[in-house]
Amino acid sequence: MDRVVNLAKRRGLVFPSSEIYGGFRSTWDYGPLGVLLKRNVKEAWWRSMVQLRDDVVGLDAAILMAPRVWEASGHLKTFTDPLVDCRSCQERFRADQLPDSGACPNCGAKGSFTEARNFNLMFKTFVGPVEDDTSVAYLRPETAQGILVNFKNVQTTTRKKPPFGIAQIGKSFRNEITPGNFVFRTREFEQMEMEYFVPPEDAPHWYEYWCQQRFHWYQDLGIPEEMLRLRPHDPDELSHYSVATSDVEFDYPWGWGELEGIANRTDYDLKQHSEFSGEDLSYFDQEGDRHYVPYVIEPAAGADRATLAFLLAAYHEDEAPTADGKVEKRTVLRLDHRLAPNKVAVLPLSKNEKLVPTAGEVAADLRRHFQTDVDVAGAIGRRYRRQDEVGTPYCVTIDFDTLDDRAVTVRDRDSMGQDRVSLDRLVNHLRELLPT
RNA sequence: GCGGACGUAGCUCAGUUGGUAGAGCGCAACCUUGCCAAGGUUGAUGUCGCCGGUUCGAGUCCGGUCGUCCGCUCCA
Repeated sequence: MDRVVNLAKRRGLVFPSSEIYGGFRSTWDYGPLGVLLKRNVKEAWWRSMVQLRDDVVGLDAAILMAPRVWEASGHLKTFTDPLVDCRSCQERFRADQLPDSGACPNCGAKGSFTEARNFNLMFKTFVGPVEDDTSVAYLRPETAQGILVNFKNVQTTTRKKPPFGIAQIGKSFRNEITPGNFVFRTREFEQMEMEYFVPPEDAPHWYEYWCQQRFHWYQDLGIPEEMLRLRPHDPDELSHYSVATSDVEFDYPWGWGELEGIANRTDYDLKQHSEFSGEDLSYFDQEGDRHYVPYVIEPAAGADRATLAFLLAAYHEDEAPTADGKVEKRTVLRLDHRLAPNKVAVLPLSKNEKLVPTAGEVAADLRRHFQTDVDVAGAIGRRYRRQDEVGTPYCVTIDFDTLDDRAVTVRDRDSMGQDRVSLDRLVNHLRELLPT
């Protein structure tokens, strides 16, 4: 973990936010390489969930929503836990879980609790110039509600019939009491959520389907099976809206932790929104000649957590030969090619007045197709290692022969093998090596 | 929010009983080499996390604050 965090800082993947002011707790900024990596994670998700399916469409809903949404969804109530502190031992407890005797579960002292205080996990703000009770609004604690309140809009405009889904990627905010573990738990984070609307009787089937689908998505993008598990929630873990939830968990350095939750949210949300808004949110099933409120199966993933997991799984230290025949340690990110920040780096063999401009021309050509880096300074071996360290799958090396034969060396990150490829064929050659 | 540890160059760290900051790696330029961290020469970078106090003098002592990590508490 330390090495990955160190690499992230050193190579500009992730920086502490507001660093020149001493930082700001729980906030991180993605640097030049980090933003490419995270975008690739989100694009891979979108491709798998929206582009490649005819039963899912996309949405981008606002972060600020009518406050009544959060009353209807139950978040205003259940996101608020009354907590008390023990004056004797300073421990904190939920007020509704204290023993009747009034004794502190930790130190045994009696009657030493502070007044119960409410801790709301939703960020509150004010809309408009006046800060009063009527102008209170909340930053959304999940993107799901933006989808759920648009169920009717999307269904009628796309003419989709259940089973169908609405997918969204966007920021959510939770005032977590204890953030930590790098970007694993932060108060501002990005979710990749999809709400899949199904006939009630089919909900168990689709719940199982999405659990499997989502588990395999991480595998397909390079996380080894032994670092993943699917863990069903115990009944007392379930959230207020769910009858069944499973987490896709990753074996983080500090233990198993959540990547994504797949929940059967039943018809809870749509019914709540029907009741609070007065809109009928049922669906008319023409073939079955019946109205029903769809059940919702929700795979909800964290983009930051996924990015961290892919980084951790990709981090390797192996060995590479040196010029004098010895073997040295090398750091390499074995990222799936679809996730790698840069797809290709163009490297002139040396900082030569003919090689450097040629490298520039080749890079300009490649950039139209792939995210391309150029590095001209220093020994070629060192530049290969620098690219390995940030997971660039291929290096294109311009040497003195290139000037005559119009061919370049394509060097592979994982095998360190080399191919000679004509410049005319280079784009197509790389296209074959770099699937979307 | 509570308890503990920590915060010095981009990174990892050293800084002796308070006397105006160092190393390795990295980075930049040039030479050499010319396909896997090579060598040489030269060079840049720190208000020692921030604010305040004690002192003739603070990286070093004291207080506060911000941040990181660990353990609690919490995590729809």
